Amino acid sequence: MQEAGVPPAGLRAWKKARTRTTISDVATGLFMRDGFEAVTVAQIAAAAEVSVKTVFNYFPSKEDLFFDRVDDVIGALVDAVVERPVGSTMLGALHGVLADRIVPFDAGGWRRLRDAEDYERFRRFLATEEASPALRTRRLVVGELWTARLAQLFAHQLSLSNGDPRAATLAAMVVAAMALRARTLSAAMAERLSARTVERRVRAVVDEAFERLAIAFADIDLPRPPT
Amino acid sequence: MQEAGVPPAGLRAWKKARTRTTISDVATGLFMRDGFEAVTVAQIAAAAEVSVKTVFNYFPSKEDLFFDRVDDVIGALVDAVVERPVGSTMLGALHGVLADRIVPFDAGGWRRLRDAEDYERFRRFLATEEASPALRTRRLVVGELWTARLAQLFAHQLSLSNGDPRAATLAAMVVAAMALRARTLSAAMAERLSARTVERRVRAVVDEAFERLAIAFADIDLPRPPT
DNA sequence: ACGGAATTTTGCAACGGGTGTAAAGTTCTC
DNA sequence: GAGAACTTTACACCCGTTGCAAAATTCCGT
Repeated sequence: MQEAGVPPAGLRAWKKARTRTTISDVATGLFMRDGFEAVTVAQIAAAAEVSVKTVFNYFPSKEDLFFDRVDDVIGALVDAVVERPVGSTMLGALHGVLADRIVPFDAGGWRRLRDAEDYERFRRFLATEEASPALRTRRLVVGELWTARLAQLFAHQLSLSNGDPRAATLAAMVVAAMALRARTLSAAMAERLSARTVERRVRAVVDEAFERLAIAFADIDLPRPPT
Repeated sequence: MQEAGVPPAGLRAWKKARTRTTISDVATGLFMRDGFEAVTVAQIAAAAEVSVKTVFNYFPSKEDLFFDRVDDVIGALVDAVVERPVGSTMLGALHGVLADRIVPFDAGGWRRLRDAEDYERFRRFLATEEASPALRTRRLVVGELWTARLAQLFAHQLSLSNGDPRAATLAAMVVAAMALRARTLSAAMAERLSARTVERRVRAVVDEAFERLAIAFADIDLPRPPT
């Protein structure tokens, strides 16, 4: 839910933004309650008091209604790499974020599980995703985008040419680790394990993957030198 | 194309098999000629002289018509691991297959590019795939299945429990390497580079990825001991 | 405040993938 | 040859998605 805010200067722009978030919120609510496939776009449109066509004006596909907020989450990872302190590696920076902070959140970023309500909300989100083939597939596509983004980032940070196989390989394997992490997290929360246990399991798999990556890429992912 | 064969004992079974391959062949032909999205299932059914419902009786989705033959290709990789000679590692066995043999083929297995015609046929296949979002997405799903299969294989070969994070991590990263390899291959053939150049580029990226994996997993992927 | 330009929303019709059902046709088994 | 078992088919329908053109709304210059 975004705050409403008053309609200042641009009424048009303000209405557009409001319509967009309304549709997204309504859709997410219905998805979490009834499941992704069980909700039709027509229902969403009706609940948002809007025509079906308008829904598709804002969101290219039904899946985008679900993943709307999750898309730019990679930004926090990129930031962690770019702003890593002197003496730490890129993989170390990623390792830190993914081991500590469990859940990506709306504003783009990662945080820990807060309380029981937070836990439950996120669990339902993951359960909805897991229950839907279409959404699981969509997550894979997002992974592809992230791979490309990270490959570019790594190439730049390592002063390599843009399609360098080393940067591409590193990116592919980091995303593979993240996907594995996501599966582990989803499975652990589906079992309703305690937040501490969930965090422990996620940390275990993240540690496993990133320690191996650190070894494999020790020759190119050097600690950031002092400025 | 499968050989026709005479209708021996089971007429029913024989007809089923023939209908299936007919539909698949007709569909693949149309896809390669006009593109995946441009062909409707109704057209395929008409061309195969069959009802639309029958197409869906044999193939759960339109995408399956394209990837029908590619599904069991992982079998050859599994075999390479299982039958690796004494003294070689699992990663070494996979490395060998993926670096030498370029293209997976119908019977399940991998081979080198043969001649110009072979090249062209495979290039068109990849181009068709690359041109279709639905098919690219489907390839990701296939990757997921392969990841699960390899994780199980690795766990078994290493005498680890079935969900061991090490086996899962290794599988995820091997599949990531294969996906990267596939992208490289597809790009190289789209440029119509010579077969030798294509092979060289594929080999370069495979070498890069598998050498790093060998380092990262040296502690668990030990050379097979003499019997 | 007014009128036209730009933009957004909408209804409508249509297409294509996919499914359920029940009838009709084919093959198998005895 | 008869009846069981299985396949194919036509038909009707649902849903996501798109194109089109009209209607509603906001913007902007005067």
